[in-house]
Amino acid sequence: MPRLGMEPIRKAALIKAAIEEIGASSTLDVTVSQIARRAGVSSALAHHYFGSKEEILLAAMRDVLTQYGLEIRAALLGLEDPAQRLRVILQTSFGPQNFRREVISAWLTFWVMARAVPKARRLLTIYERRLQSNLLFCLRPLTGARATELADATGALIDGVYLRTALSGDLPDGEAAVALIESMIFAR
Amino acid sequence: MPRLGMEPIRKAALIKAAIEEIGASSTLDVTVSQIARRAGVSSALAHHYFGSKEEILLAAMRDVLTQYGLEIRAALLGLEDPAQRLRVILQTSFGPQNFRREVISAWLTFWVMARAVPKARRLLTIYERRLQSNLLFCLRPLTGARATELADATGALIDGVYLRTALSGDLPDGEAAVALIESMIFAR
DNA sequence: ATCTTTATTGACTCGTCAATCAACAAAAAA
DNA sequence: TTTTTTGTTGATTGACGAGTCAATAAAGAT
Repeated sequence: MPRLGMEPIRKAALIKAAIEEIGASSTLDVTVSQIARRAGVSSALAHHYFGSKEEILLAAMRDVLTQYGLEIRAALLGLEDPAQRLRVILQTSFGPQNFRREVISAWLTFWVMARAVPKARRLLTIYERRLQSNLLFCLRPLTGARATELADATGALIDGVYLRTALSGDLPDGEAAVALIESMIFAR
Repeated sequence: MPRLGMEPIRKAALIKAAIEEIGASSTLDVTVSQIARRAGVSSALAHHYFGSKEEILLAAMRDVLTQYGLEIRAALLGLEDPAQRLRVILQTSFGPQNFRREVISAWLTFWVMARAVPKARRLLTIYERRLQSNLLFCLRPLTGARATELADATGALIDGVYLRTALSGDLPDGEAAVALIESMIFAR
């Protein structure tokens, strides 16, 4: 049955399957076989295209990050007002595309992975820097000197909300998350 | 060499070793043998006293949580002023006893574990509830109606700071963490 | 029509690790 | 002194899982 040009199709399917499998499994130790089965191929094929389990997970990570980056760039396009931009950043971060059970679980996996795998750490660092820079850009006009600290704290708060959602059984509520964070930034 | 009354000594040593090993290992998958070796005993003995790896980790978790609970209870004793109590909660959470590399790594392990192991989840839930209740008690007089939301957010922020510290290579700075969180709570 | 490239998998290797067991040592109880 | 209880380990079992490989098949190239 081998049609040609399968590689990108299989890779995409495997990445999707990896994220789904991470979301479905309660443990973080998903196996290549599970991922492959979900993608409808053999585990040997997964190794054939990605070389290793680590690379599959990294590819999944890149996919999540890229998706998020594209979405936020598009949403931010043309917006000038800092408060509006901030809201957009939060709404994207907790929007239906990113604040889904599978993706949230994937984040937990990535965090753990980043401790041991330099490539993963690097990806995460890039993402964190970009977020920090985006936040700073919004917060500087709004909060002046405290902006740096606030941007740091906001980043940590976002991670914290993701983490808690990953642990709690109930389904993610993006709107509540955004409200929570905004209420903390704009205290009183 | 068998002196009697070894059980509590061995258990304590194994718990200590487990936490240290989690802190020392970059991956979260520490093995029973590693823990046992660090405690100076065979892996068979670890199984003998704890029954399973899971129980070792749970015992370590209980230890961390108990330690934290005792410390915070002692620090809070007699303090009435809400702002002061809040500061004490934060200073304990990020104090030298709890905000150490090993303990922070242990938290990451516990979070991951709590997704799969009901006993771990239950422990974590108890801890979260207690923290939430403590925070609420301080924040109600300070912030009125927004207290509930703020307590939630503060909990998430604490977790987020722990998480980020677990990922970043550099050594934990408790004072900075407290300052960050207080500055966010008492925004102006 | 043959050769090469791409797609695909079942079977296998190899390592790791949790858990068990049989055995040994010494203290305490009988 | 024998027996039981407590402490302890080396060796083993059994499972699982990442990664490899040889083999098969079809598409395209020569």
